[in-house]
Formats: sequence, structure tokens, C-alpha cells
Amino acid sequence: MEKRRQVKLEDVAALAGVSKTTVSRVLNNRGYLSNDTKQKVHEAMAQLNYRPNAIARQLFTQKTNLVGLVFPTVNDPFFGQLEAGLDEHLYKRGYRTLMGNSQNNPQKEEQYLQLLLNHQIDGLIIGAHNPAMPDYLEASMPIVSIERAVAPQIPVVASDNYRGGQLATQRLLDDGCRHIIHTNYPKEVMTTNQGRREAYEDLMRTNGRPAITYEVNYDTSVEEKKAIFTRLFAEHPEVDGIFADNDTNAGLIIQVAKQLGRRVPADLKVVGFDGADGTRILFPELTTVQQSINEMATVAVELLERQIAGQTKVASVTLPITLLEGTTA
Amino acid sequence: MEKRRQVKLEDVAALAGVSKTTVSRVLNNRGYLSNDTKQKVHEAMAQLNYRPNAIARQLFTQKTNLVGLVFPTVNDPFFGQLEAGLDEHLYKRGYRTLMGNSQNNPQKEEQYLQLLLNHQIDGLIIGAHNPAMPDYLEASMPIVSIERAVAPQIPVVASDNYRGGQLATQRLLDDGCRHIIHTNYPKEVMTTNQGRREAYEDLMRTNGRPAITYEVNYDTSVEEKKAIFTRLFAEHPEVDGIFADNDTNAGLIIQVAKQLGRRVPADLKVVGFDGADGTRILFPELTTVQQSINEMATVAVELLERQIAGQTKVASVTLPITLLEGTTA
DNA sequence: ATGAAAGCGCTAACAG
DNA sequence: CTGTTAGCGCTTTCAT
Repeated sequence: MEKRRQVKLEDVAALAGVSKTTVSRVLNNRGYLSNDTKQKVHEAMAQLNYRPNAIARQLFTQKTNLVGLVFPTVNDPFFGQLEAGLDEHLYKRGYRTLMGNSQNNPQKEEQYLQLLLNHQIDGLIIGAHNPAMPDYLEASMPIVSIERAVAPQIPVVASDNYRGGQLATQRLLDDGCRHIIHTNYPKEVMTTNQGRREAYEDLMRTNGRPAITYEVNYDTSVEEKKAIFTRLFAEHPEVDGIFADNDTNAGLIIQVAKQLGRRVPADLKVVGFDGADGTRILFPELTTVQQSINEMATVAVELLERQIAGQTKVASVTLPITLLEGTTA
Repeated sequence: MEKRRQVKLEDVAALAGVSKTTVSRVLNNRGYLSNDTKQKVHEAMAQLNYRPNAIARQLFTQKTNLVGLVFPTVNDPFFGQLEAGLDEHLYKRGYRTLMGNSQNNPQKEEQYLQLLLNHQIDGLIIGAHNPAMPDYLEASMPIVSIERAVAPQIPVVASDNYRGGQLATQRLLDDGCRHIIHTNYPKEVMTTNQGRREAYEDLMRTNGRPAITYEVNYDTSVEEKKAIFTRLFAEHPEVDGIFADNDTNAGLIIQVAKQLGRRVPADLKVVGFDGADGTRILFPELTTVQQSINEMATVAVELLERQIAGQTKVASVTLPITLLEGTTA
């Protein structure tokens, strides 16, 4: 409790020779005020270099204008672009953004929910793994989920993942691949990514081919991933096509394949998923299914704001995807 | 002011048959309390599902446990990794992270400083372009700058950029390049990136070669950048080496070069800068100067916390860099 | 070991 | 058009 000597409303009022109320009115431009008074107050504020204390205001209004973003990590082309987009839209609507990299840690996710309950944030946009979402939150709090099925009541913004899985798999089949392998999260992870796997499995079955999925999780390190992919090639030397559930995995798979002497696309064709702007710059050759990341951000903020405005039934939204041509498939 | 019917301290006190003070003590585990009372209070809290209102607490303590991060954008391999690292360290020390993507917009940067002054954050880590930093902030507020010379008093965490510029340029010279071009921000942008340019210019002069820098700014769009690099090849067809001031530019340059029929590294050698983890996954072939991004995050949080703890003179820190071997140079 | 009362800085009835 | 008064929910002297 050091600097308890901040300039406050009262000081301004005293200097301007008016009441606190009047200063408050000037500050918020509310009610009728004579120009003369306004003038005096503004002068006093300037002279004292007055800054309103936002915390005090928040205590009264019960609104912090803060929105929490809970995603596994911002250090990723997809989440980076998404969070940057969310921040931009939220900012325009007067909200500041609290960053929460859950690193797939349920405890950290839980803590962000606590922030909600402690009135430190007005809403939450969540894209993290598997938060334990208490019932009383589900019902009453402004929450939007992105690409994750969190709880029945919470609206989800997601790509048409099934369609994306179809596009990717069909592309590999059209390329003449006979042994296509897929990567995805373990089945129990409740993400809409699973739609990509379903489409892959359905399409493989339809074509009378076996469906094989190698499982990789969020918290799998780069080294572990490389080991898994190396194992993939050892266990399935016949593989001639891989549908990776995201571009980062696609990149790693191609690295490993090349190290093992396989040529892409001659020996092995690879299709990724996400198509984030940053990825397109660093690895434009990658054939991938592109999500409308910017639009996901736009829509998510919209859904959140409707809830903050009091709307109770807010529907989920599914966005279209596109196959981006590259040279890896 | 809808839901003004939150459970509060008073309700807990009433139910437990004690005073607000006692409940507060239980809550903060302060002072002497009989186990019996503690018990009762805890039960009451559980029964009412009580959540302390953090805003009210903040009003008293004048501490929000919020730290602002102001960088151009989080949608970038370098800033993404950096901000994820900062968030992780801040989180461990009990701070939440306010994300501020300034997009190189002075107005947005200014607004974040306002947040500071309005007591909504306890400190600031800044890596944005060129904020007008008011004197009264410089002196009294916990601020750390990353890779930006913001103001004399503010400690800077930066890589040894000059050394990095030397390594990159020397590498191209050793490769036998005779016409090396550099990309960087306009000279007036006050970033430590300029050290990379200085080293480049010095080394070129020493070797009796002309130094040519093409300028690219933060807010330059991908299309504009491509146009600039296309112009570079048109104006300097003799170019056989490029030292890009960051990996994204290096990636774009290589894209443009290939489109113009130049082979990398046969016809043109390229060295980048940053070496972020994400870039290494998507574009491992790139020869680049790697910054210790994770360590920058660690150090920055440390310097900030020292300031928050009251230390007044905090020195700047320079971190070592490494040349990462790839196949583009 | 516990409580009463004052106040953090601001806003909004309600008067006038 | 302006002021008085009563809080927002919590913490902390200062008593007892």
C-alpha cells in the first residue's frame, strides 16, 4: 500500500470548486452541465493530471471490459492468427484481451474460469482441451468455444471439419495413393478435429482401404512427435499418403520423411490442415485444407457479445473450408 | 446493473453467525481464529458457493496482478513464442497477461499506457514500435522493453544484434557472395534491429563492397513486401546474397526469387534472423541467426518483477545469438 | 479471538 | 444545472 496519494475525483472537485458528482458528470459526459463548469473541471483535471481509477469504476459497474482467451498456446500459426484476430475485434468493441495459454493444463483452464467467477472478466473465448465446465457457468456466463465441444449450452464456432477431412482424403485418393495414414488427437479429446478423422475413416472404408490413425496430442513435444512419425514409417513402409490434422504435423512428417530418404511428393504425398497465413509464408508448397481463421475470430466475438448483451440462446456456427493447392500432394 | 445479487462476504458472515471481519480473516488466513470459527465460515462459504469479488479487493490493494504485453502482433513466429514465454513466466509468478497487439498503431499503444495509468495493470512489457512514453511513466512505472529502445530509463532486453548481423553477413561473404543486400526497418524506427543493419554496413565497408538496404516496415502487407522484393531483383539483378532481418522476410524473398527463376542456394544465398521454434518446424532449411527467445522472456519477466518489487535502477540485458546452419546459404 | 466502523475511488438516485 | 447521500464488496485499524 505505497502510493496511496493518487489524484482523485475529490481533489479535482476541490480545485474546481464543485462537487464530486459534477466532476463525475463531466468525466462521463452525462447530464446537464454549464459550459462554464465543464471548463473549470477540465482545467482542474488537466492541472492535476487526473486519471480516473478504473478499478473503482469497475467495482460499481461490475464490468471490467476484459475478455479471457483460453487456448493451448499462442505460439502456433493457427492459434496465433486466431488470437490476434480475436484481440482485434474485441478491441474495436471496447474489450481488452486476457491471454491464457493453458498448455493443455486443466488446472490453468480451471483458473481462468475462476477469473470469470471472481468478476475479473466479462466473458471467455475458449479453445482449450477439456476444461471441467461447472454447470452454473454453462448456463449463466458469456462463453464461446472455438473448435471444441465444451458443453451443450456453449455455442461453438468451428470449421466444417468433416468436409475438410473429405477434401484432404479424396485428394490423396485422386492422387493414386493406396496406403493413406492420418494423424489426429486421441479419440477421447473432445475437439471438432475428430470430424477430420471421421471423414477420413468413412472415405477409406468406402474405398475399401484400411484406416490407420496415429495419435498425437497437444502436449506432445516436437521430439516425441518426430519419434512417433519415425515409427509410423517403420511400421508402415508401404505408406504413400498422409493426411495430417494440422500443418505443423505435416511439416514435421515431411522433415522425417526426407530424412528417411523419401521424396515428397514423388514417394509420399502429404496434405495438411489449417492454412494459417504464417504457414503460407514459410511453407507455401504445402497442400492443405484452409480454415477461415479470420472469420472464426469475427464470428466468435459476435457470439460472445450477444451473450454479454443478455441474449440467452446463441447458436453454434460452422464455417466453410477450402483445399489449397501446393506441391506436396 | 443486472445481477446485483451476488453472494458476498456479508451473506457468508450472516450464515456463519460471525462478522464480516472474521470471514475476511478466514479468507486471507490472517490473524488468530479458533478452529471452530474457521470451520463454520468454510461451511457457509461452501454452502453459498461464495466467490470473493476480486475487483473490490483490487480497489483496496491497488494491485490487479495484470501485466500488459504490447507488441505489434502475436501472429508471428518470433512474437508468438516470446509472448507465450512471457505469459508462462508471468503466470507462474501470479500475474495474468493482457495482450495488446498494437499493429504498429501509436494510438493503440497510447491506449495501453492509459490502462497503466488507470491502475488496471501492474506493469508493462513492451516491444512495440514507437510509443510516446510520457515522462511520468518512465520514471515511476514498472516497464521492460524488448528489442526496442523506448526511453533512457527503461531497461531493454535484446539480443546481441550487432553480433548477429556480423555472423549473417560474414557467412554470406564466406559463401563467396559479392553482391549482398539487406532488409530492415526504416532507419528512423527505434528498434535494436538497427544493430543488424549497422553490422552489415560495417562489414560490407570493410570488405570494400556497397551496402544496400531495402526497407520494410511492420505494417507492410505481404503483398507490398512481395512487390518490394520483386523490385529488389529488378533493380539489382546482380544480387547473389541476401541478409533478411527476419525469417518471415527471408521466406518471402525466397518465394519471390523462385518465382523469378532463381535457385536457392545455387544462384542466391539467403540468411534470415530469429530462428523461432515454429519457423524451424515449417522451414528447417533456412539458414538463420537464432535469438534466445525463451531466455528473453525469462529475463524480461525477472526485470519487471524487480521493478514491481521496488528496485529502481534495473540494468538492460543483452543476450547471445547463434548462427543456425541450413541449406539456403 | 472477534467485531464495529471507516474507507479504497467512483457513480447514481434523489433532491432542489 | 448542481449537490447530498448512499453504496459497489472488501480489508483493516482499533477496540474489546
